[in-house]
Amino acid sequence: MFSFTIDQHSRVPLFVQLKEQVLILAARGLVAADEQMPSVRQVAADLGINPNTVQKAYHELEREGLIYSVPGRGSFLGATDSHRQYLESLLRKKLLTWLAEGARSGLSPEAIRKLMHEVYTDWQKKESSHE
Amino acid sequence: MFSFTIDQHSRVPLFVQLKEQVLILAARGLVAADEQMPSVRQVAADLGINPNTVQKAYHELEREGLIYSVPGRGSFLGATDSHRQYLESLLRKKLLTWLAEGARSGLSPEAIRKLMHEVYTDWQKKESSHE
Amino acid sequence: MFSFTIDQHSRVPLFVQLKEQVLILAARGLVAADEQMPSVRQVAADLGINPNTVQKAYHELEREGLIYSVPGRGSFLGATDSHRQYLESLLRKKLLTWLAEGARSGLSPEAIRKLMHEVYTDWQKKESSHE
Amino acid sequence: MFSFTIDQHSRVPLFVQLKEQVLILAARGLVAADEQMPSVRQVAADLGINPNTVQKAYHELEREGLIYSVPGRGSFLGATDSHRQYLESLLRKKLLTWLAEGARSGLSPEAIRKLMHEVYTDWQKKESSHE
DNA sequence: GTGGTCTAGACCACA
DNA sequence: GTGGTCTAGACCACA
Repeated sequence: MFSFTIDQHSRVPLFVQLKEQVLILAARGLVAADEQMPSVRQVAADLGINPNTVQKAYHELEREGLIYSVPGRGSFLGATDSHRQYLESLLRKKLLTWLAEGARSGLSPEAIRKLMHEVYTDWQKKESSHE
Repeated sequence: MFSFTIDQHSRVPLFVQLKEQVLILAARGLVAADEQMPSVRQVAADLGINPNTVQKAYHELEREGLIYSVPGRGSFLGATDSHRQYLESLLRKKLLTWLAEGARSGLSPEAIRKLMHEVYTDWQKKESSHE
Repeated sequence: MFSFTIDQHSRVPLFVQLKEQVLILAARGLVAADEQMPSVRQVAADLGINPNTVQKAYHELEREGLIYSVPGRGSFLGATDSHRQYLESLLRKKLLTWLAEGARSGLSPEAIRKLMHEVYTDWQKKESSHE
Repeated sequence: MFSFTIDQHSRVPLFVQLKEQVLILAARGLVAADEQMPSVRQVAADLGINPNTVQKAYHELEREGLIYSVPGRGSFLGATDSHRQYLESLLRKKLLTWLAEGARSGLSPEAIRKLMHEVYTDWQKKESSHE
């Protein structure tokens, strides 16, 4: 089942938030491949946002091969594997950007490794205590 | 000595690029605390951009306590320690955002750790070969 | 409802006047939290000033956490409590500056207290007669 | 004796800082009426600032009747009583501005009185403990 | 010379 | 429609 939530206060564009939601639901296996997605109008009405915004998200997802639409019937989720791969490639790219920024800041690879380790450990501890 | 370079084609706003340059030069210790910065007009002329854009960058840096400017006298670099701390705190925050995104994507902490390790190793190899 | 008035002849920068107006309207409870603010263009048109000037005011208010703006959607008032606190802390700070100046001028704490009392009484009398 | 100190980091214009110093030294009785003031060049050299800045301060003080200059001989301090009065009138004016701001912020006269009392008490306690 | 304010106006992404 | 970025250029106080 698709249930989207968006954060109206966030600076992240609504259409990006929507795309991310689809991606994540699929990657987590919470929705199955070929499952029908809610219509643009449906989503827009549910979230109280502009249909154009939803359409933009769907369009981009389709262009990226993550969903497909059948004229007259609606939009359907693509293979969920592709979502997982797509998300992972996004994550990789973002981490690479982060590494480059660390290096530009004058940190040595070793210092960066240490920083990563430290932040991860702190985060992981917090995460596990949440559960 | 200050020497700024910007990428006019980048999607990163010019004023953000400028801020980053100041931050990095200071964090790397390439400029000293209380050193006078080139004037708004000077930087604008050197880079062929509008003085307002430079002023915006300087203004934000000042607000963040990283430089200080005295009307009629010029702008001066703040304590370089604060720059290093500021940059590191930015890096930490960005990495935390990345970790959260990984978790939202359905990756387990362990999978995230693996991904980090993998991306880092690849990057590090490439970095060392560059030199 | 927001209705701004500015004094073009005042030495106080327009953007500072605007910031103060928002702050005061909010602190007085004349506008509610999360209420949408008039757009940058709207305010600029109403007051006959440049949109950039309005944007500068909004920008600073946002930085100070008193309003928030979402690109493409508009600007919204933050929690009105924070405005009241912010204004009061500003008033406190200014009064402290005044006290320090009085002391630097060679007045004893007692002389300062007397001066405050005197000025306040005169002012208060005038105020009440206005109504 | 005149010994000026200025804060190069302050946003208060240097010439205003200078004027304030003269005023305060005189009001406190640390310099006597008709005492000769150090020359513009002297002050500028001592403080490492531009002579124009010192001249501007002296000019304004003279215009306001607080010092007088004898062509060919130099500048001299005016009656110290006038300095005390001038300073006090400045303080009054500033406090009135503060009161007006408090009122504009929506505080009742009573609330303002309370705020004054509170800030004063805190300040006074701190002051007396300093000694 | 320096930074600070403001105008007029263009172009962008987003809703 | 909205805010965000940027340019070109004027005028100010201050040093």
